[in-house]
Amino acid sequence: MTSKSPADDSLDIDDFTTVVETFAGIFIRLPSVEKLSFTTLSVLHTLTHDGPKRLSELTATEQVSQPAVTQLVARLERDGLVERRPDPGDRRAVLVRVTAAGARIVRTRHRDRVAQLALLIDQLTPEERSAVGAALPALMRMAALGGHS
Amino acid sequence: MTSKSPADDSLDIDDFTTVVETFAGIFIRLPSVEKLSFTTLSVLHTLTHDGPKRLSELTATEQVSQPAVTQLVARLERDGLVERRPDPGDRRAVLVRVTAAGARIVRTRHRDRVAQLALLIDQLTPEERSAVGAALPALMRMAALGGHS
DNA sequence: CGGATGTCAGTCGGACTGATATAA
DNA sequence: CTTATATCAGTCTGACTGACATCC
Repeated sequence: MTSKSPADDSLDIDDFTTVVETFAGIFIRLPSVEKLSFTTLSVLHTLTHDGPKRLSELTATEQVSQPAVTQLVARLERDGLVERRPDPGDRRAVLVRVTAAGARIVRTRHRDRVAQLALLIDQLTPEERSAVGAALPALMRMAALGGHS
Repeated sequence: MTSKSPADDSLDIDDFTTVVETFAGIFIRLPSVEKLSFTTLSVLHTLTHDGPKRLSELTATEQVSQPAVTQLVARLERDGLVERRPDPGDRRAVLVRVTAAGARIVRTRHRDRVAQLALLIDQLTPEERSAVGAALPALMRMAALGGHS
């Protein structure tokens, strides 16, 4: 029925996907103290990890319309979480970058998630922990392959 | 600085968290053909995996207000994705359950995610794949520990 | 001029707070 | 009477489409 990949005997992709879905759900349910919308937080995250970007690039990566990005960035700028600068090489474009305050929010949320996952990892056996540790380099490579798409 | 867990030598929780964040981001950026809001999809997912629930339970798990859940479920019912039934044991309450159409949407989205992750997994070496496969039971147990919280 | 980038204007879905009805 | 569950009413944030100015 579901035997379509040569990796079936070593890795059940369906189960793996379910695991990631569950973890993502746990992250989403973490209450964010700052009352920032989901898309807003995603933009801050993207800018923190990928560096400064044009509005049009954000439109592509965040799956929202151009006017929505304009509004969203205006809000972030008003709150001091990002800066807007003209692109020296293209006077149509605007480069958006996170400020220290914006980066701090991303960092805080990351720390909350680390704490949440640490709670779960602490309940694993040493063997389970080392199994996850052994898989981590492969997982990081997967993330790198899919992240900058 | 960051040495606080006995698992530090076998598993870097910070890196692990970053990986999960990246995967979650990939999932979120997958375009959903149906124009359903993020919260709406989350409710369908929850009902599919946890079975029928009261509105008040959804209020707790989905981090939205009671009136918002009422509206959201009314929309889902109008679109034929959930059913509302009176709770036989408590005449104040309403039990919400997914319909076949609702379950199909959740299943389709899951399949899209499986396909997306399969693309990444196919680029791993056999050794990396088996490392992830070896960690999967532990990851599933973590998900089970955190999922029904 | 045609294509890309960003903004302005108007509209609307979907969330919130506060108040209300019904049943435990 | 108090608490839990759900809904109604009104408001507001944040998204969209369409039109537009500016620069490559």
